[in-house]
Amino acid sequence: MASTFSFNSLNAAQRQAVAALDGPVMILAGAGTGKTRTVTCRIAHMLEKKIPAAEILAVTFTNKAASEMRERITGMVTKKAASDMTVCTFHSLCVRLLRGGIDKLGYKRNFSICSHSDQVGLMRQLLVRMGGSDEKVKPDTVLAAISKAKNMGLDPSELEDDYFANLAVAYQNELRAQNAVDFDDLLLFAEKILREHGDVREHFRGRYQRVTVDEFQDTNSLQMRLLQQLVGKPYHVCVVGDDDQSIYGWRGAEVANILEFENFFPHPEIIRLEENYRSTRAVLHTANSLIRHNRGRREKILRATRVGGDPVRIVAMPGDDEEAEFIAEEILAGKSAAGRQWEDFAVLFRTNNQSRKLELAMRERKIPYRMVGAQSFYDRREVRDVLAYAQLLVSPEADVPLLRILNAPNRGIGQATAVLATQWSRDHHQSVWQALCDPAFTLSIGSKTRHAIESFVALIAGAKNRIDLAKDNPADVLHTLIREIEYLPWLERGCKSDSERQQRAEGIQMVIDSLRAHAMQGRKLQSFLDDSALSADREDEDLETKQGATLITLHASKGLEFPIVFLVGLEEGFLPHSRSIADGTKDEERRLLYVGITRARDNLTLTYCAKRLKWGQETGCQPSSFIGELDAEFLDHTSYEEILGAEPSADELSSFFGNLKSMMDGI
DNA sequence: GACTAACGTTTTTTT
DNA sequence: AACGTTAGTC
Repeated sequence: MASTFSFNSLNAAQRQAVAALDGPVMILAGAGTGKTRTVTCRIAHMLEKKIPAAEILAVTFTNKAASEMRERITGMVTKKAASDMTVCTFHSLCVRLLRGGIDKLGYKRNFSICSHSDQVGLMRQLLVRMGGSDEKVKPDTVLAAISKAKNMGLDPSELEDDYFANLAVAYQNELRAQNAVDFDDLLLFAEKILREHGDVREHFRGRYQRVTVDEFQDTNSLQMRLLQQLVGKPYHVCVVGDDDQSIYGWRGAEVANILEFENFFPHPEIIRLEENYRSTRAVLHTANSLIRHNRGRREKILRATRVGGDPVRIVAMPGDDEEAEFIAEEILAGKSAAGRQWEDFAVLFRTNNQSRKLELAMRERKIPYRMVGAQSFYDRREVRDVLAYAQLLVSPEADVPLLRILNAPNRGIGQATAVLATQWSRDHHQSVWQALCDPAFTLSIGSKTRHAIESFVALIAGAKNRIDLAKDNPADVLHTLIREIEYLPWLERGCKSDSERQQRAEGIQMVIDSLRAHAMQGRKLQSFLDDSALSADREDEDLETKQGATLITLHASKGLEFPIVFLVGLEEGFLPHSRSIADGTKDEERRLLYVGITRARDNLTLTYCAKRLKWGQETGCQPSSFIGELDAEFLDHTSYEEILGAEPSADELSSFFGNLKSMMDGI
C-alpha cells in the first residue's frame, strides 16, 4: 500500500498539477483553491509512481508550514514513506548541509547561529567601537542593509555607503571570529558550497531529485539561487505560490521569482488553480475587483464554487472607539443570532497597535479572544538566556552565548571585563572562553573579578563534563545549573508584576521540558539547539488550543480562513500605510488587503473611521483609496449611524439585552 | 556596576 | 500612550 488519494476528488486543474511530475512545474494557486491538498496529492502520486520517498524534498518557509505539510502527507502515505522524505524549511535544510561541510569555508562545524537579538547586540558593539559617524545609526538599519546585500549576492564591502560597508566587513569578521553565522549566512554559505564544490552539489542533487517549494511568492533572490544549485537537470522542481499574495517584499521577497520563473527553469508547465472553495461569490468578486488594479501580475480570476452570499459591507465609523464597540457588538449578536462559535469570528488589522481598543471592547463584553502574539517565544529574554547556557554546554567556545550570559545573573564579571576578554581573545586568535581559561589573561585582571571568572569557568566546565560523560540527562544538568546559579530569583527581581514573574518561570520550564522531550527521542543537544535557533514559534497553542474570536494582523492572517471577518481601519495612511506610499510599494498594500478579503468564507465587513487615536493624539482620517477600487455589485456601503438608527430586529434586541446583562454581571 | 530619569520612536515578521 | 534606549548619578 503506497498511497491513498483519488484523482476523482480533484478538479481538472488540480488533477493536471498532480499528474505533472516531470520537469519544472509552477502551480499558481489562488487563495482558497486547495493548494495544500494538491501538493500533498502530488507527492503521494510520486510514491505511487515508485519514486523513492527519500528522493523527495519539500521546502517551506516556516516551521509551522513544514509540520503542517508533514502532517498532511503522513495522513496519505505509509509511515515509512512519510519519515523517509524530507520536509523542512530553507534554513534547516541549510543547517544540515553546513553542519556537514561548513569547514570548506573556514568555519568550524560546531558554529553557532545568531538570532536577531544576537545580531543587534553585536552590531551595537561595533557601532560603539567604530564610532566615526556623526548621525545616530540604528543597528537595525545597518543589519537590514547587510541582509539586503547578502540576498543580492554582494560582498559586504560592496555596500554603497562607505560607513555601512566598513561596518558590514567588521560584522562579518566578528561573526567569523566567533565561529557564528546569521540567518542569511545559512543560505549564503550553503549556496556557495553547492556552487563551488561539485561533489557536494552532485551528492545533494542525487539525494533530492524531486523538489517542491511552497509559498514560492515569498522566496528572495538568494533562495532562488540556492534552489538553482539544488536542482539539476532534468529539473524536477515544482514551485507553488500566488503572486497576488506576496506581502513580504519588505523583507526581501522577490515577486520576480514567480513572475519570471521561466527565466530560471526552462519551459515550465504552468498550472493555474482558480476554483475557490472557500468564499462566497460576493466576497470573491470584491477581491477580484481590487486585485485587478495591480500591474504586472500572473493574471488569475478566482471563480466561486459557492453561490450568492451576503453583500460585503463597508461601514463608515465616526472614530476608532465606535469601530471597536461596533465590531464587538456584532460578534456578540452574530454569535447568538446565527448560532456561531467564537472561533468563527476574526478581526483583521494593519498594525499591532490597532488591537488595543478591540481587545478592550472584547474584554468589556466578556468575549473570549485570542491575539496572535507579536512577541516571539524565542525572543523572550529568559528563553534566550537558558538556551545560551545550553549552547555553552555543547561548545563553551561559542562567543555569542558566552557573552550573553557572562554576567546574567550578575556574578561580578561586568562589561569592562567582557571587553578585555574579547580583546584578548581577538589578539590571540582564540575564543573568549579560552581567554577566561588562560592564566595569561586572568592574571591581568583584578583578583576579585579573577575569582569570579574562575568559578564561572568551573561551573560551566563541570556541567559540560556531566553531559559529555553521558552520566546525566542534559535536561537535568541544565535544570540543576540554572537553579544553582539562582537565575530565576535574579530575573524575578527585575519583574514588575506577579504575572510577569510567573511568565518568566514558565518560559524557563518550557525550555527544560522541551529539551527533555527532545532527549527522550534520542536526539542530541546540538540538534535541539538548531531547532530552537531556527524556530521563532509564537507560543504554539495560539490558534489551535486557545478559544475565542481571533484578533490578528493582516500579515499573520495569510493562510488562514474564518467564516466571519471584520477588516478594520481602511483609511489612507493606514491601509495603504503611509510608509508604503512613500516607498512606492502601494501594490503590496493592495495585495495585503486582497489577502485580508480572501480570508472570509461567508461574511465580510470592512470599516473605516473619520478619526483615530494615533500616538496618543487624535487624528483625522480619510477613507482608503482602495475602497473606490472595489466593484459595487456586491457592496453595501453604509455607516455606523445608519445601522444604529435602523429599527433593531428582534434578534438584535434580545442580544442587546443579553449584552446589557453580561455587562452588568461584569461589574 | 546598578539604578533612575529623560529621551525618542512607533508597519508588517520569519528564519 | 507606551515602550525601549541612553545618559547621568550614586
